[in-house]
Amino acid sequence: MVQRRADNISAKLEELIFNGSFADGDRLDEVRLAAHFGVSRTPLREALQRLALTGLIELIPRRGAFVRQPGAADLLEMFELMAELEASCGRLAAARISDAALDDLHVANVECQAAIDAGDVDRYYTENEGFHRIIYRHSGNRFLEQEAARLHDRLKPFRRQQLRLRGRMKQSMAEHEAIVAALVAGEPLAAAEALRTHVAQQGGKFQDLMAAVRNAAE
Amino acid sequence: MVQRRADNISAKLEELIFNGSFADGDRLDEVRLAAHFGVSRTPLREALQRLALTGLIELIPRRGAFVRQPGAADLLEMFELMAELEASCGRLAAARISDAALDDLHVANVECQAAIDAGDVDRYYTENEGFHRIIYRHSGNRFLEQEAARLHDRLKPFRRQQLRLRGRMKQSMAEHEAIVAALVAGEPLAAAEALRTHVAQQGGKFQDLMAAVRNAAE
DNA sequence: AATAACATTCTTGTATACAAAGCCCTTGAC
DNA sequence: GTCAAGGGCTTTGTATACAAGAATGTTATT
Repeated sequence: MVQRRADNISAKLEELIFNGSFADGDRLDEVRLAAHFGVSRTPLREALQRLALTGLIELIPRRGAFVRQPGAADLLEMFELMAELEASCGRLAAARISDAALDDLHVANVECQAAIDAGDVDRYYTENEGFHRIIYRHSGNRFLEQEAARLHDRLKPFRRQQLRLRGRMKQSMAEHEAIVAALVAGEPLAAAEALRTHVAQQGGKFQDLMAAVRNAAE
Repeated sequence: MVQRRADNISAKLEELIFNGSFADGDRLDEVRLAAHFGVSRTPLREALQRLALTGLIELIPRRGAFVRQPGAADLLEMFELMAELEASCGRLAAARISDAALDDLHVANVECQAAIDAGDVDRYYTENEGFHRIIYRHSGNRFLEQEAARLHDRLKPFRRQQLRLRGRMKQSMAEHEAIVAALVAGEPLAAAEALRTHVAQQGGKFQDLMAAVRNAAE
């Protein structure tokens, strides 16, 4: 059942780029990478095409593929867009979310609190991600959900670093409570604002963000 | 200087799909298309990879590429997302737009009015697109600008049909005035709301939208 | 006559071969 | 000594060849 190697390759390459295995501007050698993955250049090139479209790499004709790590300005803009998308999710979800999903949010928050008590950053990160994905899902708009999830993934390494900052987990937790409260009340504006500020927190502090960039690059 | 045929091909294929040259579910035969464009399967496949990522076609392993024309529910969701993105653009632009750009918006509106007076739908469409792109640009967020422009392009054929509806151009025009007023006043909430309702108008009327779908498919 | 199994054919996925454009190093001229 | 031009070397872009899975049609059996 060996099929669609390009899928695996693009996923693995994406992971490598996210991990900071490549620095900004690094050229991706097709033959070297093909050898590394044990395939020919054909599926590898197809994978590169896809990564280029998501902006992870830049494909310069006759020159090659160059990785594009986001700089400070890029990250600020990406977090700002993330805040807008999540605000939209909240706005729409306020009118559309089901009681069952609200319960799920509550459960996710309890898990988050447990992770904080245990001082487990990774676990908090996972639960936090689940919390947000529930809201994306219940925006009732699959395109919005998809865009939000994609950007969320893209910002993953930087967000993770942010959580390690002193007191951030606890503050994040309090914001979660406010978000759920707005959704339970069914107030679109309040939900949008709560989510916007929650996400904006992560991209807002320039100094912290820069530290996260450096750490993510290792 | 013949290079990157995949670029041209994906652009042309995209145009063909937008034009409604293919029905939903049609399979894109690689060899036939390759022959049609006068290239081999290799660059054509790279083009297909890219179209698959934007959702225009679905790539089923070992089965082929199938065009995915948006259905009624898809269009409603896409217009809703468009409304959210434009609202975000307006919200951010309210604080960031320059006086020069506000002048440009005013000029665009004058042109729109001229197009209405002349009864020229195509011209109105072009000027209207310019109007919106100015706002995308002055959101001050290139990622948001890019997303908005991309979705705008995707919805182009459906939006165009909408303009032919009775009185829509005039109403659209009035909404433009309200948008500019909010931006001039520098009121983020008002600008966001004005843009949201303006765009939502286009996707809001289910019956009209369905007619647009049929017409766009020709 | 209907159905299932098999074979043929068609199509996709991958590898390899070839062509052309860019890069780098050498060499020559000033 | 420096700079420019030219050639080879590398690498990308494309075509073609090959392998394997899916679709289809045929035949045999019940």
